[in-house]
Amino acid sequence: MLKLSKLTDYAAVIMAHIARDPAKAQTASELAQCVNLPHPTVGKILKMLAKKGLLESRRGSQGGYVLARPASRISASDIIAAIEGPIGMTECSHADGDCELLDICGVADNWQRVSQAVRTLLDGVTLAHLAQTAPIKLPVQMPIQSVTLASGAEYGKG
Amino acid sequence: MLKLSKLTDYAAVIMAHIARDPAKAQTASELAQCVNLPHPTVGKILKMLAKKGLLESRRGSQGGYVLARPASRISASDIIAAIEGPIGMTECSHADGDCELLDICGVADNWQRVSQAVRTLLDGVTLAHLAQTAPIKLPVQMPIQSVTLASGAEYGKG
DNA sequence: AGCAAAGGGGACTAAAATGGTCCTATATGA
DNA sequence: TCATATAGGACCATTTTAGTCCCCTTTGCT
Repeated sequence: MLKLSKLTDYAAVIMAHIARDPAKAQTASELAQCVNLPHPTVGKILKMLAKKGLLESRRGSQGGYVLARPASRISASDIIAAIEGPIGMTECSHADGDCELLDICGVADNWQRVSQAVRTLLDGVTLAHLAQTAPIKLPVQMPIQSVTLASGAEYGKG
Repeated sequence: MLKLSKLTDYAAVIMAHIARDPAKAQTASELAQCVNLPHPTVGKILKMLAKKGLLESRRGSQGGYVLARPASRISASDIIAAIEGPIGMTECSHADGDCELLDICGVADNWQRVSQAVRTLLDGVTLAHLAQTAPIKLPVQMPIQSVTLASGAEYGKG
């Protein structure tokens, strides 16, 4: 289903929550309550986000989490990558493939391009967009449709 | 990692293989050999693809599978949806959400738009594209980047 | 100084999704 | 009528994911 994991989903919600009150350092407990999720789980997610440099943490009493940079400079792909690792549609989308099928499969290259396009799309969506209540507008239908038809031969036409 | 499942990955490879010789009905065994995967697995995938109307099957001797329509009219999202179900980034991306967090989460709407954009992107990639050996070109970076900035307020800027 | 409130890190368990196999039934052509 | 295919579904093993818990360190307050 090309779905985000639940944790990633939660992460987005949590980040959005923090982004809506960026001045205040918020604790794991507070956030857990606001978002209605168990404290340990929220804590785990916050740790991951902090480790990847999306949040800054303050320890000790009066501590909590703050955005490490403005919401407009944190992208959806940042958040996804923080929880799930690098974004790629297939196994061979990133690393130098240890995929034994590479010779046979014949689609690897093209999947990589598609992955790149998805990544770029997600780079363009910021936390600021996600956090705003008004729906964001992504009128990308036309440009993409036309653009993907760029290259040569078509098989099995007609 | 926003990854396709292995089965979906295989499905793409298999479909591409069929698309490269569209006239001939190919059996599960043949394809399994070509693609170097176990027969039962390939069989399972072919069944799924046929059930969703992407392939047509002929039973009995001399049987096998053929594309149900030209490769240029089968999209990447068709293939993905056939194996994994509807494409959506989050649980609530498609159905009328039974997500209890909907009130709290505040990002559902926006994720749905992002999902839609990804879906559109994948609609634009055809099996014909995937099957061709030459890499497809997806110069979508610019249009998307600029377009996602469409709407109003930005949080936490500066 | 000491205490309480926070996060850091990692081990562990339970549950769910995934991948893969197998069996029986049905259709088809020689 | 037999060999060759797919159709459909039950089944199991493995991996991934989600969630919990424990002990440690840091920090502010009294």
